[in-house]
Amino acid sequence: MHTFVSEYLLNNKTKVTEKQQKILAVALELFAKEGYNAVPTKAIAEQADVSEALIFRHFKSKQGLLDALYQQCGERVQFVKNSVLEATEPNECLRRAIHWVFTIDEEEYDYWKLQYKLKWEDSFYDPNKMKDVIDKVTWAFEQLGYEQPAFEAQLLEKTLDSVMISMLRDGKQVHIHLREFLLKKYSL
Amino acid sequence: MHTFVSEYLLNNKTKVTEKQQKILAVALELFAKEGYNAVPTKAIAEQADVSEALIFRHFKSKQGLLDALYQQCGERVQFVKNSVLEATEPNECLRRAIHWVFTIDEEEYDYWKLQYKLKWEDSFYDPNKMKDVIDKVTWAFEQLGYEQPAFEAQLLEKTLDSVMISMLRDGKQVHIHLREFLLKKYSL
Amino acid sequence: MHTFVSEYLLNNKTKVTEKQQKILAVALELFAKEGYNAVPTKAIAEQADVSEALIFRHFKSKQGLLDALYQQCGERVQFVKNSVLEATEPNECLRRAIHWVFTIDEEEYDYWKLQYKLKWEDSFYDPNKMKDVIDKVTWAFEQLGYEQPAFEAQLLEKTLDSVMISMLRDGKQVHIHLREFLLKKYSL
Amino acid sequence: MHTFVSEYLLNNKTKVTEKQQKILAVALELFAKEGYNAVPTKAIAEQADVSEALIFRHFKSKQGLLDALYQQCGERVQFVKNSVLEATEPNECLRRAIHWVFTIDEEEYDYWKLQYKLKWEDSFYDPNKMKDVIDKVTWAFEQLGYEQPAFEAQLLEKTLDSVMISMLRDGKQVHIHLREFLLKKYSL
DNA sequence: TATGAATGAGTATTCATTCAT
DNA sequence: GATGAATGAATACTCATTCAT
Repeated sequence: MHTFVSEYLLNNKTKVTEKQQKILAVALELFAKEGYNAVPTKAIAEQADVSEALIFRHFKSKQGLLDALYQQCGERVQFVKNSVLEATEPNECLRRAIHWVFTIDEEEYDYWKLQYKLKWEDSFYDPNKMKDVIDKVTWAFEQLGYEQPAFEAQLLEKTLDSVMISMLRDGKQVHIHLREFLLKKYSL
Repeated sequence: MHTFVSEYLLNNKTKVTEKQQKILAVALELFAKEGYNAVPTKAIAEQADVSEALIFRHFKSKQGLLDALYQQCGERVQFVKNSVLEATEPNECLRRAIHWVFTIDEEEYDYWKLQYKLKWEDSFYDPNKMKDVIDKVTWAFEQLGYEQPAFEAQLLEKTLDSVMISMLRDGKQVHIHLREFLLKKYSL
Repeated sequence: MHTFVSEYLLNNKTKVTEKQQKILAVALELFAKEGYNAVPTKAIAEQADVSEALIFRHFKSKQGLLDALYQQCGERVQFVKNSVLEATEPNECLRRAIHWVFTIDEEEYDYWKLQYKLKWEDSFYDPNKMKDVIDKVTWAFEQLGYEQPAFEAQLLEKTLDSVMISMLRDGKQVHIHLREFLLKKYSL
Repeated sequence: MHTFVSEYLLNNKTKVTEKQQKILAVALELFAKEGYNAVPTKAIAEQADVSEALIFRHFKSKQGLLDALYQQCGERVQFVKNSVLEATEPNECLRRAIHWVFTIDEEEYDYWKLQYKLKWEDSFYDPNKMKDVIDKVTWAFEQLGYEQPAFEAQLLEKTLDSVMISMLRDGKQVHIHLREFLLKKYSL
């Protein structure tokens, strides 16, 4: 399904060949696993079964490839954020905020791993990326009568972020039970 | 102070020269900022004002330099963990767990940045690193009559981890107020 | 006008499309400015607004493109040489030899630049290229009673060659006054 | 002897190793013969029997290697120019100007070939490079009562330049006889 | 005719590392 | 302990060229 989203977005601009897709897929996997700097373009080419030159033809540079990938990451983030932002009821808002972390398909983990790794690079880090979501969650806590809704929202966001990281590192199973605990904690 | 700790440990084995210290300091700074793979040994040598060869004389390889640094990181982690582990009273235990995140000197941030970045590398990641601390905090929650002490401990650890990451990325000031909120939340 | 000459010659063999002309024009400009080796076919294609493949369709190889250009250069040289060779009167012969350097249209300079640059490549250099002209000029000097007509001819040819180079490099204006001086020197 | 000059100048700044010299020598030869762009650094390394990396260690980049060579070319030019500039007597001045072209050692030809080839690159071309010499020669013609000394000087310089080019291309022998002719022409 | 996709062989340059001194 | 010289193995990227359409 997520493939559909990316393809759709890319198709608006240029035709996307099969090999181009393959390069993106392999690069995502390798960047997520080993890190951008640790992956030679040659390795990507080999694993994608294309010539190294093709990477540069399609993405201009190795950085260009990363950027393309990062853009796709952005689509996923937006998708998740929208779910929370579109909630009309405070409890539903919190529920959605908590849920998404646990519902992400393990097939999509590479996208999120890359995203989280890239957070440490200044050029990709945006401290206000989640501001709209935090604002929305603050509103939810406010509606529900919490004393310090802004802090509650901040804390929830950080907690979920950390849970997300753990799940990406240790696998979904290990932390899935935290969902019930969290929901109960916030009486959802 | 932390410099003293490292020197002490290293002194057990070999005499630590000034240049060796300089290499470690520069490498820490660069690895923390740019990432291990993005920093050439040449850059370290230049900034430390030593010959490139000296790095290899002292640390065998670039990896050896990272290992030495990682060991120093470990000392810091142990220092922090001990503070929690040695608490004899449950409230004190939680208080210490929460406090440490906010009391780390900004001068030490590079050590922690490196640590957190390295968490994404399989060869450095140890899912059970904080097990003893989590166990202790579980005990504290248990003593205090929390219903699901293990989950509470897990959650607190993750929350604090995430706060730590935010502070490393955005600076101490931005998140310092969360401390009071957390302490109040846990009635400390 | 010169365009007409080339077109005529090429037309004998194949139909010359507009794009083919564009490729030649752009290649000439770039080769003249940057040198054959410094110009990628991609740059030619882009500036000529055609696909890279088209260059190879029309000219077989990059070298083929250069050859085509060099042939056009040859036409220009022949045109100039003929003017001298066809002179029937010694003074007229010398006058024509001197004149041509100063009458070349600046629009044609790229052809001559390429020519002169290529002189340094062994595969294009022909030491006897101007032999017939030098012989004719030798004849002219002989007729006019010069003591060492062969040397005079050689010298004049070299002098004019050098003036040509200077004009190609510094522009026509800077050296145009040398014409009168030369004509006077040879009492023409 | 010229080697001595270069070594002397370079020694003032840094120690010049044997391999560094070898690289310069081979690069000069290849650049002069094939042209800068046509010579891969790998070819230089192989022929100089050093690792490719060493070229970059010593000269930063391929361009840096060319620059170093061009500087050495400059030394030679200065040497020649000085001979003319230091003449105190007009006839001697002209004699020296004419002589130098014919006295250059064929071993040095590569330096001059490179120089002349580089004249076609905008970044190396300086239209006023010979201004001081032309001024001096103008003075000489003036002293000798020539009517248009500035033009005479310009023309002589261009003629000699062209003779130089011919000698570089066809060999010394072919044009050596022009010396006597020129000397006689100017009654020297 | 004309092009976009694709590639093998380069191409300058970098990098971690070794060695003689 | 410390360094400058030197290098083999990458490394990102380019280039001329081919091919299917």
